[in-house]
Amino acid sequence: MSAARQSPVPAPLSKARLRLWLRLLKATGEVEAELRRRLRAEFDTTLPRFDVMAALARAPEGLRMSEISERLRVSNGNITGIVDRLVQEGLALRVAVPGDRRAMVARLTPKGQEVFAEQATAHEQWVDHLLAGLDGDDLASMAAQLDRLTGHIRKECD
Amino acid sequence: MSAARQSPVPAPLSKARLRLWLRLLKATGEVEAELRRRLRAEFDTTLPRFDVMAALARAPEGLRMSEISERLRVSNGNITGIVDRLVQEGLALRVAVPGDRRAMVARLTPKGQEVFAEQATAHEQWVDHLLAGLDGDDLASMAAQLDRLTGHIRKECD
DNA sequence: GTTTGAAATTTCAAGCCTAAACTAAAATTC
DNA sequence: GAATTTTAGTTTAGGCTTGAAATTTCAAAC
Repeated sequence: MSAARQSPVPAPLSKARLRLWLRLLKATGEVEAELRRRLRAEFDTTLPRFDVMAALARAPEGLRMSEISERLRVSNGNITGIVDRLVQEGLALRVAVPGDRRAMVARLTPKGQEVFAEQATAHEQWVDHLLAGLDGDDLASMAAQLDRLTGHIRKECD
Repeated sequence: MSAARQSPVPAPLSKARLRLWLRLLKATGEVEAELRRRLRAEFDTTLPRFDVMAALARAPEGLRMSEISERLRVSNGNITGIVDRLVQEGLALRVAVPGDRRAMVARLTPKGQEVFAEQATAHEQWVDHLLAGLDGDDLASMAAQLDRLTGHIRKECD
């Protein structure tokens, strides 16, 4: 009738990991939701569009469709649609690739560059304010932990 | 021409916060993507369906549509569709609420409970393995940091 | 009791997302 | 150089997501 354990403890770490995962999901989701809200409210755009424009902004020569989908880790067909809409709004262009008639390069228009520059500035500030609860030490230790996490996952999932 | 600063440094913290945000997004996204993959591969289901079933599993009496959408923080119309599909698969039921002819309660069927129990066990193990890169100290410090983060956000966004 | 306003849910339009099928154009192999 | 395979991209079907409109019912005020 004592409190002695009958079997090796099944690692409460497992429960702690699940709880941390839920917290991680919650925190990330809240920040992301707020960023989406503001992108919508301030610039009438979306996070996926912003992400594609961010990728294009770093590549003045433009990026092939497949390069965009690799960098953003989303499917190929997805990019087709998002670039369609950017083109339709005059923010991006599709350019044929000289040597390869299968390939297309997407590139920001001057208007697209201008619009993105504004959005990027605001975005950086928003993130700064939203994460203001974390000081320098937090940032450093969390960065290390997240690196451990992603490092482990890469092993876990081959 | 010296390296003297002309103005108060614009806080490199802001850049560090942006970089941390990207890391957070990446780590969370990778874990989430892997969980989705496995839910699909092992149980032919999706994360949203799993989340709804998890909410219902904690409420044997069932939950009103609006209660589900509040707990999961997704829109009302969204839940309609997900519950539709759960019902169609025989995992959940819609029950009329006696006192209020507007309201509906969703509840797991016995089959739904059974199916979910299996999924939940696997899910907990998956998370444990995916987060195995974090030890007890990591979990504790990260939990505290994430709480600071969400605490601050709640103030930031009213 | 009727009107008015609020609440619970569904429906709808639009966008995001994926996996799989499809098309067209290389690149390789024989 | 013709056949095969690979690669780039789009299309399609199905599901998730939201915000806004529409429905039905309830509650409150009158």
